[in-house]
Amino acid sequence: MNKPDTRIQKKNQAAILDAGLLVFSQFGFRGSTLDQVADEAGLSKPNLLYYFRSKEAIYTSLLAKLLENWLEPLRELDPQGDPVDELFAYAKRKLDMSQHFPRESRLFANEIIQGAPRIGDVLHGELRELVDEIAVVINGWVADGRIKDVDPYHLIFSIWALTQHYADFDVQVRAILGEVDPFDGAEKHLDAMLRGLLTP
Amino acid sequence: MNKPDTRIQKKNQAAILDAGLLVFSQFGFRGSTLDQVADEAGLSKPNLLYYFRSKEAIYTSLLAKLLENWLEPLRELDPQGDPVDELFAYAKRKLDMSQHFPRESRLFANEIIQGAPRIGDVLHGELRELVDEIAVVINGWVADGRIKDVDPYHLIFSIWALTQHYADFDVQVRAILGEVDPFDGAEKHLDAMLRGLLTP
DNA sequence: CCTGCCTTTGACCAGTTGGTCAAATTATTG
DNA sequence: CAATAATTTGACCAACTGGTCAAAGGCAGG
Repeated sequence: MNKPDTRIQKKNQAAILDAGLLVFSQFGFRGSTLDQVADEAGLSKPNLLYYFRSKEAIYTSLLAKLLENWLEPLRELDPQGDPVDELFAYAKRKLDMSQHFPRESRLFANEIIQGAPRIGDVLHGELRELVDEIAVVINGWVADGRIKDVDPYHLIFSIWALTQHYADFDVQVRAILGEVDPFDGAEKHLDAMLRGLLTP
Repeated sequence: MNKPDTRIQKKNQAAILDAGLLVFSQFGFRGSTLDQVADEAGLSKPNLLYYFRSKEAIYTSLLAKLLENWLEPLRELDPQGDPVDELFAYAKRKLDMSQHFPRESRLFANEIIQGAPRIGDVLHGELRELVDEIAVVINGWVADGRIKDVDPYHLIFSIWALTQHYADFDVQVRAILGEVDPFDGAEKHLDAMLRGLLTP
């Protein structure tokens, strides 16, 4: 029977996770140091380790929290809804996440680029099953002639790619756009791409 | 007057750069160690540093070489050609690079995600200018009614996103596709997306 | 074989890393 | 307010980090 967290525990754990998100999302696990995280959190290093067993514990805690939110938008896709609307709504949800949670997106990107050593099983398990389910739905839409003939897997990949790009490659995007806000034009472009691809 | 590299120099420099590419593309600059690179290259650490001044020198040497090849496909786009063909050909070139040079793609992705500390000036300079030029061309095509009304910048972003995704998120893509080769379906899907978006 | 240069290495160094620990400080509670 | 529990810290450690250096080994041309 675990005692509930005290006010101070909640505050510090949140500060550590927030700092860890910032640091790990920028440098990856191996490129980040506990001192960086501690500084960012406004705590001493030993104090960090009072709340988390190890550097690894902070990181995996972040990853676990992230994966929940990461798969959720896909689960919300409604097989009963209008195909194009549903797929665009899903893309829009992902785009919003890139806009409002870019650090989470980059943390995920770092983990994947580095070979997903800690979440490989999730990719091969939960994620794959979920995508397989959605692929069945999309294939159904194709068979019914409600959308053009597309490969459901590559369709999903393209939605991921198009939306996450704005978070992960934020620096590059802004370097090219200058003062223009990337997310102003992104949604309209995304809508045009999906409608052009899907509308029969 | 620099003496030309000896056979042994060429061999070892190539081995170091190859090893560096592998290691840095996986762990990023800060997450990689000289020992890792040395092991991978089959050399001792002091021997590495006989050929390259520092860890940084290996990394920047890789980045410089990469940037050349990175911008080239965009330069090859022919303003006189058929708009849809030209844009798809460009996308195809990028997709081929993802297939055949995934480590280069991941090295670049790592650098960008981490805020592009070493190539920020290239992004704001050379890259931005080049993209601006192409944007003028694309806007011309739009004005002539040869392609649908699209934002040239987001069009280019989407080509980058769609193609690089297959290299950078390779692990995730393969986890979902299983035995299927990602690049089999990718080209067809990319073609469908661009034609759906661009064909008037 | 010998001379001079290129290459390789083992030993080493100072700074950083993740992590420990006992002691000190600060809440909380009876 | 006293006692107990929770929190914070400074000192410390062993392993690892990027990098140096003098000495040794190898290899060419004469």
